Amino acid sequence: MARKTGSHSEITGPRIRAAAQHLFARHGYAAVSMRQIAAEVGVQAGALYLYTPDKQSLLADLMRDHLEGLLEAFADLPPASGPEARLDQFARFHIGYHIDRPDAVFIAYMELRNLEPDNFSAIEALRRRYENALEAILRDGRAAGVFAVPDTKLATLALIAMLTGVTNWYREGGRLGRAEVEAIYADMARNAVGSPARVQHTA
Amino acid sequence: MARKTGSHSEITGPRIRAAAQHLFARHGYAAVSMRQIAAEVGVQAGALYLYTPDKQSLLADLMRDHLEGLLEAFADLPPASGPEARLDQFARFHIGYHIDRPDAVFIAYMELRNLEPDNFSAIEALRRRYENALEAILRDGRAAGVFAVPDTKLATLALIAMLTGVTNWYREGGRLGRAEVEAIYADMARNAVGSPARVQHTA
DNA sequence: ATGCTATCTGAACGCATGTTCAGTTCAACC
DNA sequence: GGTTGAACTGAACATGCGTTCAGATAGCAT
Repeated sequence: MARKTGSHSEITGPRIRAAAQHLFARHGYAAVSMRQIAAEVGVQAGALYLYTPDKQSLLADLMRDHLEGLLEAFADLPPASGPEARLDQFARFHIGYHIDRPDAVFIAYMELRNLEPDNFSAIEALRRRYENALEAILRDGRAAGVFAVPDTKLATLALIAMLTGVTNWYREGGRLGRAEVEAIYADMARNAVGSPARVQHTA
Repeated sequence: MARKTGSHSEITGPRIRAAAQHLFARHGYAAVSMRQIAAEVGVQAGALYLYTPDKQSLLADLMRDHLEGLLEAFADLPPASGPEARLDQFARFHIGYHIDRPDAVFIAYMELRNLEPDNFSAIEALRRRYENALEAILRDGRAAGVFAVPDTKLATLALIAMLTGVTNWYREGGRLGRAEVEAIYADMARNAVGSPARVQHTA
């Protein structure tokens, strides 16, 4: 058999990426075989090579797509004025975007070591662009005297680590709702970078 | 050949664990073969099985040793009085302990998915004990009115994620010294959980 | 009905894997 | 200096890996 009704490149391609993302996140890139991915899609292993040149590209493409999507969504945010509003917007956006994509996030942070050098550089550059966006906010806030951060680079990495950690525990329909989680993390981020006006939306 | 001068179980055993820790952290559990570990130790693959029943136990033992060492070192801290002092102590301890063991930390957080169910439960229980220690501090602080945290569980995980993130970037001899890094993170942690007295040791 | 072509199968390739074990080697003891 | 036994080798095992490719299949156009 081959080519069931309506079966197409446009169907199988995305299903392969989805299966790979799911399995890579669950078991790790190195622990997942092409045959397992193929089985999840309902296809033989050989068929995967019509959609990806090799396993490594499958991983690199997932990571690049995730980070490019992240940067694009961030760029599409409405402009906010003032470092405090911009930080609040960043924190809420980060939580909201990551909460919906735990698999992609996990892969993008954990499988870097399985990328070949060229792919690694490309992915790292994307991540750095995102980090730089936050660092710019912190620098502006420090210059304006509304944030007290001894080191903007350290604070950037600390905040991103704190916010991204939400994917380790948040589950849809759990004890805390999405909006609550966004608000609490945004407040913690605001408070962490310090000084003047202490904010407390949530009680 | 076999048994070079003074070569013993007491030498080879630790060297195997060290090699495994190093390689697992660098490439991931699933991507590292027993032959690679053996080669790093300077031994044939079969010899590893004099020191570990299998690859899985090698991983589980590394993770358990790390978490037990963490809990033990934490328990050995001098008693601190008051939630604010206890949080400061926790944050500085966490940074200090993790900064010296990036490989073990990375494995303990990343390779959970490669543990068989029994090992997973045991390791998870250890991690939870450590998290509970921090959460107790936050609860006491909230009760005393010195911390403002809407949800102590969320705040616990957020702080631990923020602090643990130090292992992703800190390198000995880098731009920032150990004491500086500890102080900055401790301040960020203190500020993140909020309200009354805003602390600012570092400038 | 016939041919075309995108889609997929199924077998094969060389190689690596975790693990076992009979046999070798050498420091230590009598 | 002969014996013992812990420490290790080296080959073998079944199995699985990523990848290739000739051939089968089936939807579409004619």
